[in-house]
Amino acid sequence: MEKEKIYVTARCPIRTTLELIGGKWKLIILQQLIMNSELRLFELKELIPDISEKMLIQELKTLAISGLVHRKNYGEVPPRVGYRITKKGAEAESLIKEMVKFARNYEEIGHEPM
Amino acid sequence: MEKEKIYVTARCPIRTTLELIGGKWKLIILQQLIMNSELRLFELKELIPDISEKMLIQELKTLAISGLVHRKNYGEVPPRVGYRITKKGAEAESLIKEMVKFARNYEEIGHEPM
DNA sequence: AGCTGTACTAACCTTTTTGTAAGTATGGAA
DNA sequence: TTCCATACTTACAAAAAGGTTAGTACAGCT
Repeated sequence: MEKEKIYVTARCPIRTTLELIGGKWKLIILQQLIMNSELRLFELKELIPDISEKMLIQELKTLAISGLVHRKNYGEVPPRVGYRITKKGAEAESLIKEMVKFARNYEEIGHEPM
Repeated sequence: MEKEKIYVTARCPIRTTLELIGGKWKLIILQQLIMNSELRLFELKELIPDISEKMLIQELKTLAISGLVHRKNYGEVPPRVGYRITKKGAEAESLIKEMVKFARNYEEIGHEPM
């Protein structure tokens, strides 16, 4: 899937986290799964109307491979698949809280330079 | 610089934060400035050897416009410019800490699914 | 036989992000 | 006069991310 690459700089935890939850959608998906115990694909689509189906599936797959999300296939027809947050994924909750805090604080204090 | 866009979904704090500090380099730059009181461009280049000069300057400019970083031009020749973290930028410290915590936790507990 | 609902794939394209390489400006030192 | 150091700019190219559209599979219902 990914070619062998050589990284010059040492593995840095910020980079690691960025790779796990970076991008436009992963944190939003994780947030929904943190708040909702189990969600099906179409439920996520409703909760995040802007996301394209491809992106949603693609990100869920990545998150599942990373172990942040658990995918349960009920083996029914029509297909039924449930997504849940894992323990590791649930660790993103405090991160999300900090991000929300950061945004609120940013908007609160105006735009004075210093 | 940016065309007028209409966003369908309501402003979400995760999105706001992502816009402020998202991308490959911004958090890394902020981290260095949090740790170092004042840094010149070439010092940042040494501390973050992987980054290209263009990216470094570009991201510093964006961060300065956002008010997360303060740029001080000493008006000397050869040019001397110092970069400092602002109050608003310093708020990223706890966010960075959470990211580090997230990465460490992720690596600690293995890759078991649930 | 054809339609339904759900989760997903695949091919293709556009936009955004990141990178490379070369050039600019400045006043003082050699 | 030429070179130096530093902080940029600019034009271009490559890579990554994101988006659109049209499929596939399947068992049951009609």
